[in-house]
Amino acid sequence: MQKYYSIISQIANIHNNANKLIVDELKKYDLEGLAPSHGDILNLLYQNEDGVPMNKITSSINKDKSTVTALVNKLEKMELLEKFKNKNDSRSTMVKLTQKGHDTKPIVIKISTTLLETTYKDFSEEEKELVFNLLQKIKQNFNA
Amino acid sequence: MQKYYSIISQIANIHNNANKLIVDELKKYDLEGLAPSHGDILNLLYQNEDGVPMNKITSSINKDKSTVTALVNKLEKMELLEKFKNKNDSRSTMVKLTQKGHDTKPIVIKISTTLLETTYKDFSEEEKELVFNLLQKIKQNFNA
DNA sequence: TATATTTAGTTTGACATCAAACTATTAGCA
DNA sequence: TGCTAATAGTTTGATGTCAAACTAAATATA
Repeated sequence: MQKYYSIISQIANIHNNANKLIVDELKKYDLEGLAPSHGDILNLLYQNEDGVPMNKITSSINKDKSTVTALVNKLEKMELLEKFKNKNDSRSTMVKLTQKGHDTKPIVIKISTTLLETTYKDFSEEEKELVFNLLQKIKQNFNA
Repeated sequence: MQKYYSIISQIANIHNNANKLIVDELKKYDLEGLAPSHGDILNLLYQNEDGVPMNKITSSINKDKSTVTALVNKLEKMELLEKFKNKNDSRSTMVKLTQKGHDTKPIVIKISTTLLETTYKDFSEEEKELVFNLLQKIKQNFNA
């Protein structure tokens, strides 16, 4: 029996707890019902004021395109974003924030900060770099 | 902007890829339709030949009890395990493997090995210990 | 240019998952 | 002993997620 065999269980646990933290914080700041993936989409849109095509969202948040359809539809129903047609390619649906969507920016940024602070509590810069680089190596091991 | 801010995204990515690997391998070895959580339940049952109560499964695999009901029912329908009543406490439902369930043991163990080998590819023992301990620290940061 | 292929999104169906409400049984306490 | 609280599971409803099938439009190829 190897000594460090439960690493995937550790990773699953951290992932789950991070997601719980995000959902709880979103609820606390009046964004009840949103999931981490919705936050990922909002984050992407903050950085692209002119709008982003659906397929860009799909590749950015690493979810199936049908999942993105559902996520975006929910954000649209909550009036945080709106869809519009791409003039140059009528296959393409674009997405951009509404004013209400923009207003979530400080909240989502704050949650990201809280998440990072929780993760790296009592970590030195050296330790942050170490764990980051070792995780990067693991990540690449799965894509080889 | 901090330097190692995308660590949660790394962790999510590794978790997702690990789960994909597990599901793909299960399918390859004729256990199509099973999810990682089903594997967790099987692993627990290999170590408890006389049976395990539902609530033990719930605490072991870290899922909601209603989720465990569904997972166990699926394994029961696939005839990999069977339920029986606890004589001493008629609230309690016990679960144990069938012969067919036992027969999955070498497969599931093999998949666990493959998963670990993939994760730790090109890792020294020191690196394994390092990343394991740093993840343990992160895990505890979320439970404080 | 006409047909085939690729690309963009949506729809549909299935499933793991959770939370809340519910039933049944046991344990605790006054 | 008898009521209250805790525990064990199930059911129900909602949701994120994926894969497969589908439509529509653009691109590539012959």
